[in-house]
Amino acid sequence: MKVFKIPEATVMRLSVYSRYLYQLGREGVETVSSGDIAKGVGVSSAQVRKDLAYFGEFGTRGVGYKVEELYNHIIKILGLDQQWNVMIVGAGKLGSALALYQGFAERGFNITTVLDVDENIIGTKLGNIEVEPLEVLETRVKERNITIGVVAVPASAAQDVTDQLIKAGVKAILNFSPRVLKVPREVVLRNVDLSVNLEVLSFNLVFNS
Amino acid sequence: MKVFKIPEATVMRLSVYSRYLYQLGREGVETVSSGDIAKGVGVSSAQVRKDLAYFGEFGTRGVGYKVEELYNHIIKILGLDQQWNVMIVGAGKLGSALALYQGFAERGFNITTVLDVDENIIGTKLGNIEVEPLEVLETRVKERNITIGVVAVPASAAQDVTDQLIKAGVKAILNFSPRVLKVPREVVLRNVDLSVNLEVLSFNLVFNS
DNA sequence: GACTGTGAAGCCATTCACAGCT
DNA sequence: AGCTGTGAATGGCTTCACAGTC
Repeated sequence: MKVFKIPEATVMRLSVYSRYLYQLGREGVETVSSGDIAKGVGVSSAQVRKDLAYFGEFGTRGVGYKVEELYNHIIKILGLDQQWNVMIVGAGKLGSALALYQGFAERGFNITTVLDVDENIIGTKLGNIEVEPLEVLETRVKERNITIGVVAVPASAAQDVTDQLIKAGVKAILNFSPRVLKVPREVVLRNVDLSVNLEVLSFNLVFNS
Repeated sequence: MKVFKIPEATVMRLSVYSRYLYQLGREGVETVSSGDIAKGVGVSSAQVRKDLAYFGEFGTRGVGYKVEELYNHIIKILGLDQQWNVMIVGAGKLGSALALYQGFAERGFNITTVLDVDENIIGTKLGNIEVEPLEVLETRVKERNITIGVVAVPASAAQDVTDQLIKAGVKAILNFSPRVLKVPREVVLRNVDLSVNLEVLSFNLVFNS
């Protein structure tokens, strides 16, 4: 039951703070001020404090924040104190890169399953995961308790795959296809459109000159 | 010389509109209203009109927009009416996926060069691009007239690679490493942090329940 | 009648500035 | 003295609503 609405930008920054705090922790730093964090990640110190204030009072006035303690708080806020089981649909270039990407496992995302329709890809191994046919989608979601589905298929197949994921019981979808997906309100959806990023660069190159 | 500041969100949406218009064009649709676009991409019709209004009056009252004409306008606004030469630094999982990704070439991004430091990767082929050693960075940027650099190396190497790219004359950087990069003001920088996206999902899964 | 273009209003996020604590 | 936590002020994006045009 959500009481306050948290800005999405705040959540994204928390994720960034957590990585910076992790790094500080490894360097043996014990205490950090909002100003230090701000400098490290490129935002204002007031922003850091406001972001944290949504979730409680974690610091000590006159001193700052204890690195490890704040890190643990943020990890908990982000839901990274638990494992999430993930299925990737689409084992093309992008899907397989995501499946092999180390960064996810480090943060508690457990990629358990990778599916594809292509006969030539099915049966091949990505790390220690064998690519399986799309037909097992529902079975695997259920038996492997998968909550997050990653859509890495061509635009034309994206909505169909999404519908299947939702029907199977997935609670959240990360969409890498350049297609606007329709999902029920209770399913969490995020879109990552790689082309958009390059195009914003291109725009700025032209516009700021 | 920029006169009005354009919201970044507007630029991102323009990129999305352009793909939707392209699709409409292929389906043979000739005219489209702001309401149609809005429905197709999941925003409000006023938003569509406001976004377009930053750049001129492209529509006809009572009628709407001509699909092809509007598409061409947006392509020009985004700077996609020209070719951009791109270098990818880092040919690991992510770097090679990006190098092989078809979506970029379709939009005028010409990936000319891929570099890495790993002896085992140098010399291998990604499509028809051969991975070259980091040492040729500056030479290639200059001789191939590269304006956009993609940073797909581990966090620890990211700032160093960035500095080299900028020194060589790159004008824009797309950063996939989870590290905040320092660049001079005149260099355009965008960050794509894949973990952040999964973590926002995770947050919402925990928070909305 | 339909739809664009746009000033005005509304809303949300960021920044400011300071009281309060250590 | 230093730094957090936070109400108030600011700034910026989105939505509203309607005049203008076809």
